[in-house]
Amino acid sequence: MYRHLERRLTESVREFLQRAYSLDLATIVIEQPPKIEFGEYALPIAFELARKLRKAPRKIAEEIVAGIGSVPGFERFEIAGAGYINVRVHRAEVAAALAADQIPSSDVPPGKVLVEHSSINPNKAAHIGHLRNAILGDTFVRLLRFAGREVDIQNYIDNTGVQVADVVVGFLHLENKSRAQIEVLAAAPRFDFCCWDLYARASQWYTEDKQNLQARATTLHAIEEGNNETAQIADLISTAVLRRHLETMDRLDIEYDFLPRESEILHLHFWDAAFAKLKEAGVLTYESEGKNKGCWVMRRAGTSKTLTTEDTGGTEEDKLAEEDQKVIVRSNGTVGYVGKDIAYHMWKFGLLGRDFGYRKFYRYPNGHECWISSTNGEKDHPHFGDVAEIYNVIDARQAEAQNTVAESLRGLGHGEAADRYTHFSYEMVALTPRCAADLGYELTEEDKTRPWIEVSGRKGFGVKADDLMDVLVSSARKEVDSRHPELSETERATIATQIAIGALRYFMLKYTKPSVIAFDFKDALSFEGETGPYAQYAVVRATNIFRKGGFDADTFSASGIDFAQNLAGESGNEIWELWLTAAKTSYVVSQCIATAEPAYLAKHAFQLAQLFNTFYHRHPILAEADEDRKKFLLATAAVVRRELIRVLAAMGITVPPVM
RNA sequence: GCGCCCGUAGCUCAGCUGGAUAGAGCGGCAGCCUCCGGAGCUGUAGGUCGGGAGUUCGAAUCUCUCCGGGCGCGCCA
Repeated sequence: MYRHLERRLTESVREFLQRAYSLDLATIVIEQPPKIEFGEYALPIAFELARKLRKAPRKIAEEIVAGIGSVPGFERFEIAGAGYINVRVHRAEVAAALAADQIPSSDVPPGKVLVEHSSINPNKAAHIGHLRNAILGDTFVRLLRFAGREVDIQNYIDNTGVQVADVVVGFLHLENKSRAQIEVLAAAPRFDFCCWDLYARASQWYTEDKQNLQARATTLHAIEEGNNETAQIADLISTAVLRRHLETMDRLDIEYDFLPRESEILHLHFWDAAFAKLKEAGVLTYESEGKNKGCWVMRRAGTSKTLTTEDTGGTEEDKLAEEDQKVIVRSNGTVGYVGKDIAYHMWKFGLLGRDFGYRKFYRYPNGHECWISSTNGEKDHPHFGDVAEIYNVIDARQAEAQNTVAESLRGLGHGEAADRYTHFSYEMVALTPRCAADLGYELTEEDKTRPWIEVSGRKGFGVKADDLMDVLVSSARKEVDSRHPELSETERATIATQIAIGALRYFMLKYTKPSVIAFDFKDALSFEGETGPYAQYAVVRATNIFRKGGFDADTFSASGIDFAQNLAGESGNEIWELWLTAAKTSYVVSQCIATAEPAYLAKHAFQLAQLFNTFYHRHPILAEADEDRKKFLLATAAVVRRELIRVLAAMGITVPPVM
């Protein structure tokens, strides 16, 4: 609603500037006045035009206010200060539309969106860093769907890499396990936890004797080759760990549609198809001398073109400086990780000319089917890939590799695809030195002064996702037990889980992506202040009002309410602010999508909850003697409750019936 | 050395398409249950927006520079 009105305002202003001054501004800045009583929108445009028109800002503001005429939905335009134009909406109209849940239509861009997230190496348990990735990705998916987009969710599985090889080495060389024994272990609950420790041990073992690295090389080679005992054991392990990851993420209501695996990228020869096109387009060049002799290389993303055909008149050949080269194909003919990623992304955009085989892999309790790549798949399967836009939720450390992939698409002549390629970059989750020490990590004096300590899977050092959720659930459970002893065991367990997940998801979303999260149990376990449970509790309070008053919150009718009167004056301002904030949801969602930043949604949820709590405290609704006033207050609670539930749902947070 | 990110209250972070008095949570201090009210509410203290220069009517926000911290830069993935 808010977004809809803003757009209309923008158009009106633009149209007026065109008509009055023959000006066409690229962007018209619209902000919100510092106080609600000044209006809903503020235009600082007169300041911007002052120079251009050689007039005083206030004079321009006067001209705009006098000339813009009436705009539907808006009450009036006022001049404030040195030249601001404050704009007031028709509160009653907006409130009535909001109460009736009228959703203005908005145009949805065509085409499917592909969001890739999680992409955890299937060799050990998921940790808090993976949680941030998955929660960001899943929330972004929900945001896109909220905005009406069709979305495919993919989780890339590197099942043939060194990390899997390391665990295979652990089982075969350190534990001397047979395949049958590993099968038994893999079927046990939380097999991924046992891999977590084994991976750390294997990593340690390599450092004890360089000879041990030979085992890794042999194992990795066998895995890539396929069709042998080692490869089968690797597949057994990685598949079992993958299932565990899906279970872990399902605890958070995070699901996937398709799991493309590196083994199929290899065995279905995606690279060969990509290589041919890359050579043909001249994206890759062969180095016949120097450091990278015998390799196929491409320009490293972000390096400047020192010599281009344009600069030199179109005749001279590009020559890449060695430090600007990124090796894609090694001199032994094998392709590196970036090369495989290029092929995979060509497939995503439907530019490769090859497809995966597909088979069903995992059925969620709600019936949703998750597919996996396969060399020989099932006949009937959904269509994946060939999408209009992609978002890759990958941490900031891989920015350069991501840019290289995008640049390769550009080099292939698919600039449009490259433009619709978004590296959804976020910073890592580390531990506060205090937290690291509590986990048994020995801190050096230097460590103690650091803002954070990085987790290390290789050292087995970090906080596992399932462990964190267990701690959160039991902590929430303690609270629920003491507050609601009358509820059944099952009910209390469900509520505790909802609160725990709400707290976790909110915690991971409240930080903006470029901020490193220095994790500490104290912060993550907080259920007070700016947290998920705070927002959940606001909804529960609203629900309580309706329950105890004998009304149905979902079907509460606002007909007959005199919004104009109730929203007028000083007391009207305070409640109007709540309505206005509730009206902003779709506006915030579109901001989140445009900036690829879900944190704004978390802020919005908190702000709405906070305003509601203040309202709740100030207005004893059920005790209100004036029936019309009471109905208005109830309508306020109903609208805020509805919007808050929606916002939380977009963050993957559900609300318990009681708290 | 090159590239990217960060530096805002005691702590953790918002605010950055330039705009009206720089905000929130936590922590501190002082208060609030006539109940739809305590996973809550109110008040209060707390800031050279890392330093400097520039652009501008106007800079936390843009540019440059310096300082401090982090992360990348491999024929690893």
